Amino acid sequence: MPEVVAQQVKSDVGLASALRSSTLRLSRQIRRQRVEGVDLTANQLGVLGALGKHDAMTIGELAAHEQVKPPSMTRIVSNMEEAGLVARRPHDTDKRQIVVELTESAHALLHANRRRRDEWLQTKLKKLTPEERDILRKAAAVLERLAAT
Amino acid sequence: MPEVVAQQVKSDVGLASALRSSTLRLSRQIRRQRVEGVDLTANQLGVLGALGKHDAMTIGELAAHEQVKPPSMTRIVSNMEEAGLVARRPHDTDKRQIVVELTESAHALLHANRRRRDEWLQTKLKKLTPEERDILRKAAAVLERLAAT
DNA sequence: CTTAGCTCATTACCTTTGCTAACAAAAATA
DNA sequence: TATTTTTGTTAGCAAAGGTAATGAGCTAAG
Repeated sequence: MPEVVAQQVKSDVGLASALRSSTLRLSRQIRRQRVEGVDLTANQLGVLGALGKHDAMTIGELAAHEQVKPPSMTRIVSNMEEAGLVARRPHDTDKRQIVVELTESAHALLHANRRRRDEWLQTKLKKLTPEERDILRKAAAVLERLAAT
Repeated sequence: MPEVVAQQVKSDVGLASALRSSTLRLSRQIRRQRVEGVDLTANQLGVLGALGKHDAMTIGELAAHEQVKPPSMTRIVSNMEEAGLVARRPHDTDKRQIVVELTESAHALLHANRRRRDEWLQTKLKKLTPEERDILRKAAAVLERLAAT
């Protein structure tokens, strides 16, 4: 480890900077790992992820979540529907709205993606020392709390 | 912290999963923080970041780095040149190649962006306990090493 | 209760952006 | 020196997002 980093990290401003840099770098690499043969656009991936968390969302909610205008989301969902990734369903009480849900194969894809990323990360973790892994074990919980607030 | 997480993190597979989730989540939030009034496409941001690290790159190098075909990079660079973000310059020895560099204002923009993200992260860090910050201090170095390999 | 206004998704059209193919200039190689 | 390869650009095409306009359904004022 370069001395410069060790020194910077002592101050809080240095901690923020070091954490920003290392987190962004690692996340870029994690993001790069995904199942082959399936090429989705960034927005399709975003929709998949959002539905993975929230189960069922309307077109408008998805558009807001993905920072995209409603007409664009209409087309994104249509494409994903043709690809068998999502299904449209009428809203229970409001007939204007359309509820979008993941299909079984989309759930499987999400799961496979996560699995692949985890496997990749595990092989990298094996190269660290037990002490380093221990530090990351504690840090994961803190990072989770940091991202949650 | 939920017990489930604490338990999972004990195993290495759980560590990878927890680290993936928390890192991706935090990085998404960091990425969201940027200077207002300047809206750049994802590729423009990528070029800016790449040039921020490597100082001077050819069109071909940039295309490879951003996972884009050379003709696309030609246009991206042309647009950024018009926007005053980059400058073209002939290669020293190979007259086929074009070297792209950041302008002063692009450097300033990159700096402002980093600064803004750091400030945002610092305010979040302040809400943690000193012990948690200490964990992150150690973890930053390990994450850096993890991303470097 | 009914009409006016609002919300949500969609359609039509335009612009942007990336890709492939074709090309010109320069370098490498035979 | 002649041929092949590499590098960037131009031209034309397809995909994807945005705005404006439309239609169906909800909501609230009269």
